[in-house]
Parts: sequence; C-alpha cells; structure tokens
Amino acid sequence: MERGCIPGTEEAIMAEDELTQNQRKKKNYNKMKNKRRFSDEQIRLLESIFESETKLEPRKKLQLARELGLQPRQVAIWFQNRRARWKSKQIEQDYRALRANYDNLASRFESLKNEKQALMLQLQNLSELLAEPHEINKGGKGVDGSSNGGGSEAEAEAEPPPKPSFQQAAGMEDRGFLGLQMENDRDKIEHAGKKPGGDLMGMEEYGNDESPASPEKLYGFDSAGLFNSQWLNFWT
DNA sequence: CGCGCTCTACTCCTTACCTCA
DNA sequence: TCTGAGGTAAGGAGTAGAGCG
Repeated sequence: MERGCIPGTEEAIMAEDELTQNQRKKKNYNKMKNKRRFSDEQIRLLESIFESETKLEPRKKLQLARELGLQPRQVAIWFQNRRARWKSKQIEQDYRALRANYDNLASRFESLKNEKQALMLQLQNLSELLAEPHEINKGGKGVDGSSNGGGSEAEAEAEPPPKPSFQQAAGMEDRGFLGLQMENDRDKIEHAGKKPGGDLMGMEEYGNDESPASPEKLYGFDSAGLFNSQWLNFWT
C-alpha cells in the first residue's frame, strides 16, 4: 500500500503524483538511504510550535514546511512522531505518579494495621479486667482505679449496674472516639492520595465516593457505621 | 434519512538509518 | 575499527470522520 504518498495532498503540490509507483518506490528508497536528521534550527522551531499546539492545521503545516525548507509530509510526520514520544513520556510520568501513590497508601495501610493491632490488644486487656467485676467492686475502685463514689453496699447488691461497653470502658464514646479517629485517618488518606494540581491520570478521582477505589471500599468500612465488625475484622 | 464509497489524516507498530559510547 | 543500544525519520496497516452521490 502506498499510503505514504496520498494523492491530492501536499505531495500533489510537489508534483509527485506525476511519478509512477515504481519511481516513487525508488525515490522512497533513496530518501531512506539519504535520511538525515533535521538541523538544530529546524528542530528548535518545530519544538517551539509543538509546545503551543501538538496538532497542526493544514495551512500552518504548509507555511511551516516552507519556512523550514521541508516537505509538508515531513512536518506532519515529525509532529506524529513527536506526539508519540510525548505520549510515551507521559505514560512514564503517570506510572511514576501512580507508583508513588501506591507506595504512600501501602505505608499508610501498614501503620493503620499496626494501630489496629494495638487497639485490639488494648480491648483484650480491658475485657479481661471487666471479666472480674466483683474483685473490682470489693476494692471500691473503678476500672480506672478511682473510687466509684457514693452508693451504699446495699445499692450495690440490689442490682448490678449495666455492663459498660468496651468502648466506654476504654474511655471512648460508643462511636465517638474510633469514629472520629477513623474520619481523621480517612481524611489523611484522601489527602495523601491527592497531588496538588493533579496529574493526567487524575488520582484525585480515587477520593470520589463513587469511585470503585473509594476509601470506604478500599478499607472495607462504610462511613455510616464506622465502628462495626467489618472494621474490627478488616484484613486480620 | 440511511447507505456505501472515497478521501484525508490520524494512531500504532515497524523498519532502516544514524550517532555515540 | 567494530559493535550494540538508543534516537528518530519514514513506511505501512488499520481506522475514524467528513463529504458526496
């Protein structure tokens, strides 16, 4: 297929259409044999134009070709190759950005895992303490070691007070402490995943709750019920 | 309006040459 | 001088979109 020499285009202007197919093939072969890099000046001008527009209008292409002393097709091909180079560089950059984001999230995940481990340990200790309520009551001390204040022994014997939840025992409001903590963590994660200005691949979209990679989905908890078994059991 | 055809310009992949360490 | 790697101009296949009958 001789699509390199499209009839009716700029090449026609160059009177190449008068050549037979064989002549064109020979000419192409000679062109390849005589392939020379463009001069620094030509590259400089081409680059400066590419910076402002990566695609050329036909009129501008003809004008640029005249200015540079090149065939319009050479200018077109230079722009095509330049776009390809730009694209592969862009892909490289995007890869590096994604890699950095991934590393960031991975280390964040590790620290959250450790934090969770510590909290689980804390909960275990507290539940062990709560498993021996009489001894604590006999000593007249609360969980935190302080006196439980007024109230006669009769009162204490009449009806045992409702067992506090683990979170309350640990000094947290039912959802308050962990919930807030996790909200903060979530914010940190979302901010860590964002680059100022954003890159082409748009990492900021991962902060979007609609995204399949939203933190809720990524970390396996939903914002409506932050403290639930899903969170406690997450990736143990 | 829908369809098929042609033309043009694009992307992607490849080839062939050049340059340089 | 030789050689291999990397850069780049250009060829070729495939394709999308516009124009036309």
